[in-house]
Amino acid sequence: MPNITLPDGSVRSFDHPVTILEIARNIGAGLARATVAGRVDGRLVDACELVSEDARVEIVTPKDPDGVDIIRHSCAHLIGHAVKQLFPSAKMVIGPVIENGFYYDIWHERPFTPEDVAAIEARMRELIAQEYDVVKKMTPRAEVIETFRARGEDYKLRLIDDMPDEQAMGLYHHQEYIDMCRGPHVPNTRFLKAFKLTKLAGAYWRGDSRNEMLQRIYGTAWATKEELEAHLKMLEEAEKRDHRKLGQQLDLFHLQEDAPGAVFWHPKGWRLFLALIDYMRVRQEEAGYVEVNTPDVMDRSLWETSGHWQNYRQNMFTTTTEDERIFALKPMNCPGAMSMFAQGIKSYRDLPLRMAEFGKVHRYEPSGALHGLMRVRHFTQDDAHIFCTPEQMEDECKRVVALILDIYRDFDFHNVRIKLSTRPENRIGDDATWDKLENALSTALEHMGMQWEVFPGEGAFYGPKLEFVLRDAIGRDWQCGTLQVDMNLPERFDLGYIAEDNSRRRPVMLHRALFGSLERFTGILIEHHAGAFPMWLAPVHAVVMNISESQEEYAKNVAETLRKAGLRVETDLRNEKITYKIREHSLHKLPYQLVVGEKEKAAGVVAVRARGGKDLGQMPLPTLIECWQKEIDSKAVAPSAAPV
RNA sequence: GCCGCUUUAGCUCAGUUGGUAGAGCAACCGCCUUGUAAGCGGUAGGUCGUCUGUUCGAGUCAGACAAGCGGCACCA
Repeated sequence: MPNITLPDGSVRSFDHPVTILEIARNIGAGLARATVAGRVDGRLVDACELVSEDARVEIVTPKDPDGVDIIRHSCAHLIGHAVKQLFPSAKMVIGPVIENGFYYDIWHERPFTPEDVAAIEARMRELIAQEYDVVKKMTPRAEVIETFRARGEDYKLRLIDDMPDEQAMGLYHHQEYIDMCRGPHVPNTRFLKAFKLTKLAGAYWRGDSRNEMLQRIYGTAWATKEELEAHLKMLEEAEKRDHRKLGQQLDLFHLQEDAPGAVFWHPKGWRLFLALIDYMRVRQEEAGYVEVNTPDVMDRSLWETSGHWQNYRQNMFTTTTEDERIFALKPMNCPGAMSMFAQGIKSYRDLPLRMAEFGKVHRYEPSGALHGLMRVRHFTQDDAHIFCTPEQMEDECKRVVALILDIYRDFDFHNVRIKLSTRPENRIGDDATWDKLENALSTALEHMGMQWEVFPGEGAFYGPKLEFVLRDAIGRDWQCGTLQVDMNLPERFDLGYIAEDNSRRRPVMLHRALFGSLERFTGILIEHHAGAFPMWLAPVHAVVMNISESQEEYAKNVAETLRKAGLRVETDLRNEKITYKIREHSLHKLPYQLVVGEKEKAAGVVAVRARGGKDLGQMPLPTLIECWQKEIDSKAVAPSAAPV
């Protein structure tokens, strides 16, 4: 008979097998009422699970992170219950838990409408209000199959086919509705009150675009209504920092129908873009890179050599000349870099050769993939190709990883997800080489003391890769930096260098981008700062505003002095009240606003107002300049006037 | 590319059961000469995403296309 050890170390003995719920009741009625599930020797189980042997048991309540996930999972089942009542012909597919919520994939003869979803949500609330018990029954395989066959749940049957080893499944009975799940689930629908259906979308069966499309209903659920409200509020706030919205409000860029997936950079947005390039140029030069530039449009034969014509054709923009010669806009910079290396004879003394290029690439991305600045068809990579000897490879990987993380720190990104994608099934090169390449990447990470996730089989056919992932305002992840090892292109372009022993050797080639796409990185930056850029990035540092007409000349002189000191300063001499001007520039999130009235003019100073409304009082210009230059330098290099 | 939704003035949005369009802000012109987040008045601005159809008549109904939005798939 079981002795139950509780988290506080106390032991309770029972003379019969007990359920989690009974154990909770034994501890206290309040706890019993809050019991969502249990943890037996660390394993999550349903509240109805019978414990018949000695075990460590924890009671899982909605306060437990696992408890919230169970609530979310049960909300998915509840979608099923409501959908089958409203749309009996629907076939339920799969309803997992995701970050902050859940979804359910459903087959239905016609797509659901937003009204359908509203009806489903309303029905879910009615079912929750009934506070019915959810009953779990472990059911033999044959009976499960019979149950779903009788109910016409074809997809459930297909899922069962995928589990040949399972002899019994957990069936959860929600009144007349039955769902299959490993669980655990809540014992009663009263736990599900803080939920909301959020999105309706299409999704392919088994995630394969060759398969039929199902209806996917997304929802979010929390332990309490307060947490739900807080989450919805957070989403609302996040929407305000959407880079597409801010791009328009701050006059940074626009997109238009004539050029889908292409950016029209306005002066302020371009200033920001250039600030990134200026910064990267300095960092790369310090890191021993040289910068080059290669053509945008090149003959088909080059793309045949690189393999793009065979493998990437459908994503390439092409053009044909009068004499029927076919050219392609470069979708990647690598072939240009290969051609660059192939020029002349390279010696081992030239290696490692770190060759950077701010290359604009053009890819015909599927229309549905386009997304503001994050996913475009024409974008600029801070690309570089590092040619080195096999012996140098590991060290070069370390240098790249160190550089990339250091750069992200300058931009105030500290939570960077790192993915290591390893050898795919279809690949070139022998396993020993792959071992070496994958090792070089993971060793580099280990050396930096980094955490990373391995994605087996997701590498490119020519080599493994590291991906550095940043998160946007509403929690979507975007790959930015990348480091890849390429065994393919040096071979295809027959690259070689003369080694110390006078033999011709094949160089190893690393492909890396730190920002990844300048467009995407700018988008991430806009959201990260909610448009309130730090001084070193701000397109405009400050605006000089006069109170009335008689300070117009003085204001102009102030602006001129500041500009000569290298500051990005504008004037606002409009015949408007100072409050009006302040409001406007505050909405534009300028770091500083300078007010000059009669007093300032007489004293030869300016009144400084910092972003957020803080009044810094009157300052003479030399003091202000020194202050600002310090602020600009504190984060990164001073911007240069270098063109792209 | 696939599923769903959306598209009205520079911006944010109204527009009832089909009867050829409205507001606020911005712009422009005046007045005001202004002290730290919207001073007052006036003027101008739209073939209602594009095309085709139904109708005596279409912003409103139908179809096609395009772009955008939310997902999915894709993302060397």
